[in-house]
Amino acid sequence: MSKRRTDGRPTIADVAQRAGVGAITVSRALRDPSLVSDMLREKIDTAVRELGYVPNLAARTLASTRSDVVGVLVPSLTQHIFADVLRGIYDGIGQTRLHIQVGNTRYDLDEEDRLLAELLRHKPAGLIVSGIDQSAAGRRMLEKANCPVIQIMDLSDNPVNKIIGFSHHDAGKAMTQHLIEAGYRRIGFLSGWMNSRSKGRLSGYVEALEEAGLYDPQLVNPAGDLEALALRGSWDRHQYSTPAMGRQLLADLWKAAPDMDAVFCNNDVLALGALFECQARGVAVPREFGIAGFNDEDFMEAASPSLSSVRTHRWKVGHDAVIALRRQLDGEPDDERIVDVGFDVMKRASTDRTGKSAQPRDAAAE
Amino acid sequence: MSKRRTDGRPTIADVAQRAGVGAITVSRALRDPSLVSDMLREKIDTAVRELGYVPNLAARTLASTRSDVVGVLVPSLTQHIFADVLRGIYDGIGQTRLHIQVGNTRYDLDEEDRLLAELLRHKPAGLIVSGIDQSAAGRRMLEKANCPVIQIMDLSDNPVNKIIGFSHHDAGKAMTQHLIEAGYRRIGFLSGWMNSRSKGRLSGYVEALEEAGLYDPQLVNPAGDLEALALRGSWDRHQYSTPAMGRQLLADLWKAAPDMDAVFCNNDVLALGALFECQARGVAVPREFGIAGFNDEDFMEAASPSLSSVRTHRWKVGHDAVIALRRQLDGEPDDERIVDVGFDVMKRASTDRTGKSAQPRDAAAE
DNA sequence: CTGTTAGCGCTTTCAC
DNA sequence: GTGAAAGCGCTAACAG
Repeated sequence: MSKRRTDGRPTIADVAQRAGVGAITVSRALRDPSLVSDMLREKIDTAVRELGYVPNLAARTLASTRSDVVGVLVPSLTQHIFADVLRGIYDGIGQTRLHIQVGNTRYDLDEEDRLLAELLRHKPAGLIVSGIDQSAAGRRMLEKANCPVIQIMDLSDNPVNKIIGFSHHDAGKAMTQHLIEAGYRRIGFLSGWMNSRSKGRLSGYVEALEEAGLYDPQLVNPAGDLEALALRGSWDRHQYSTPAMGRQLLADLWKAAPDMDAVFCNNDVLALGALFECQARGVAVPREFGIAGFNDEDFMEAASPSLSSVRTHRWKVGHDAVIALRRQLDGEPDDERIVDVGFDVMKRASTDRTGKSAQPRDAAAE
Repeated sequence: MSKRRTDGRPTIADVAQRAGVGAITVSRALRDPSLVSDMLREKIDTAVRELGYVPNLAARTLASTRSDVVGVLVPSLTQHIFADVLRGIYDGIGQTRLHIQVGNTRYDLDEEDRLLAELLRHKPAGLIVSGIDQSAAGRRMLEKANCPVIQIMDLSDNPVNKIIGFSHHDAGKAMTQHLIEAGYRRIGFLSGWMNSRSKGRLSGYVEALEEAGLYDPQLVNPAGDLEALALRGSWDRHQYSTPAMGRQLLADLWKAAPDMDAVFCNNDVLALGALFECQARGVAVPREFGIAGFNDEDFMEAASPSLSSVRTHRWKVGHDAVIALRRQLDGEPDDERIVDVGFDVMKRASTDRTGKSAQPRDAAAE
C-alpha cells in the first residue's frame, strides 16, 4: 500500500512498462522520434494511445529548467490594434510547442512590472513586450530575463535585445504633410488618452506644421482635461477611445478654434466619431472639413466618405516577433536588432478636397 | 563537486537555510503567511528579499498536482465581443494566483479539440469555453477534465458543468419584434459567416416574422454564397465581419428583394457597413430604411443616426465566469448550473420611423 | 506552529 | 540506440 500522491493518470513509466522499454526511451520518442528505432517507436506510440497518456508539462519544465511559455505584455485587450498583434502572435506560434501567456498592463507601469515578475516565475522561453517605455525596474527585469526579449510596435536605438515596429513620429508627420498638401491650413490634432506612441505621433504632427509655418497650439487638444471629461460622461479610464469621445473632443476643439478645417485623429475610432459629429452638424467632409485617422482599421475604407488613415502592420509585427523568437530559440543568429516595418499613408475621400469623391449632400449648414 | 543541473537561481532551500528554518516553513509562509509565526515569517521575508528568491511554478505544480492555469477558449481574438469577454476574465482574475491561457479556435472544431488537449496537459485549475457546440471528442475531454468547466455566451439545458450566457434566439426575436413594431414590414436578415449563435439569432428572427405573418426567405442572405464573395474581394475566411462586407451584403440583398425596408444585421460591424451603404446611395435612415445590429458596440450610439442594437453583457459574462470558477475552486457550493445574464434591446434613431431623429439630408436618391 | 521524509513525473548524465 | 540512476524545486503527509 503505497502513499503515492498521484492523480491516477498514466505516467511515462506506465507507458514504458507497457511498451517494454525504459522511461527515457519513451521520453525521447515523444520529443524527437528520430532518436528512437522504428520498432520501439511503434510500440511506444501504441502504448501511448492505449493508455491515453498525456505528458505532464510541469514535470518537463521542472526537469529541463526551461518552459514553453512565451510571455506577451500588451497595454490593452480591447483596442483592435493589439487584438491584431495578438492574432499575429498566435498565428506565428502555430502548431509549435510554445504557449502564449498574455498580460494586460492597461498602460500602467506598476502593473506591467507586476505582470513581468509574475511571468518570470514561469521561466519563459521568450518575452514579447509592447513599446519601449518600461520602468527602470521593468527594464532591469527584461535584461536579466535569461531569454530572448522582443519589444514591439515602436522603434528605439537601444532595445533590450530586439525591437520590431515603426516610427510613430514619422507616421504622424507623413499624414500631417498629406493634409497640408491636400490644401488644409488649420489642422487640428484630436486625441484622448496619450501614451508614449501617441506622443510620437503628436511630435510628428507638430514638426510637419512648424515646417510649413502652420503650427498653432490652439489646434491641439491632448492636454484637454480628460479627467473632467471622464467624469462628465460615463467614460471610465479605459474608454478614452470611443466614437462618442471623438464627437465630444471634436466639439471641444471647434469651440477653441472655430476656423479649424481638418483634424488628424490619434486613432480611427476617434476619427469615426469625428465623422459622425460632422454628419450630425451637416458639415461637408471633405469639402469643408478634412478627417484623418491612425491605424487603418477595416471601417475606414468602408465609411462614407471613406476615411484617410495611416495603415500600420500590426499582424505582421506580432507574427514577425514570434518568428524572430523562434529563430533565437533555435540558436540561429539574428543580427538585425532594429526592424522597421514601416507604414502606409492611405489617402481617401475624407481628405480629398478636389471633390472627385464628394458626397451627394447639400450641406446648407455652418 | 556536485552535479546539480540547476540554473543557479536561489531555491526554497537556500531561503530556508538563510532564514534558519525548514524548507516547508518557507513554503507555508509563502502560500499562506498566517500559518507561520510572526517571527519566522519576518526572517523568511527578509531572506526572500535578500536572495531575490522567485518561486518555481513548475515545481509547485508538479508537487501539488494542480496548476494555476485557467484555460480559455474563444473563437476569435479580433471580434470586439470576445475581446470584451477576455477583459472581463482578466479583470475577474485580478491579483489572484491564477493565470489565463487563451486558445483561439477560429470557429474550427478540430482546432478547438487540439487546443483543449494542449490545455489539459497543464492540468488546468479551470476551463472557460465559448458556446455549446463542441465536438463529441471535445465534450468528452471537458467532462473528464477533472476541473471546473464553465461554458459561456450561450445557454443550454445540458451544460458540461455550468453555463453563463443568454439566449440568442430570444435576443434575435426581440429585436425583430421591435422592427415590426416600428412599422417595418419587409425586414431582411443580413449576415456573413454563421456560427451556432448566429443561427440562434436567425431562428428568433424567423419566428418573430412568422408569428407576424411577414416571413419571406428572400429576405435572408446567410445562405448567400460566401465563398464566392470571399473570392471576389480581398476577404479571407476570417474577415466575414467588416463594414465593407456589410455594404456588399446589403447591396446583394437589395438585388434579391428591392422592396426590403429594414435589415437586422448579425452584428454591429455589418450594421455599420449597411449604414455606410445607405449613406452612399442616399437612402434615408430610418425614414426609408431601418437598420439594427447586434452586440451594441461603442460606435452604435455615436453613429449618425444612432444605430439600434441588442446590448449583450460580454464583460459580465467573462467576469462572472471567473468568479464562479474561483468559488468552485474554494469549495463553495454552486447550484446554479444555468445563468441567464439576459440582453437589452437598444432602440435608437436608426429604427425610429416617427422621424424625431431624422437626418438633415435631401435623399433625392433611389 | 514546525520539521522530516518521501515523493510529484520527467529529463539529464553517463555508461553500455 | 538504449537504459539506470540521480536529480529538477517544491509540497503532501505525518510526526512532534
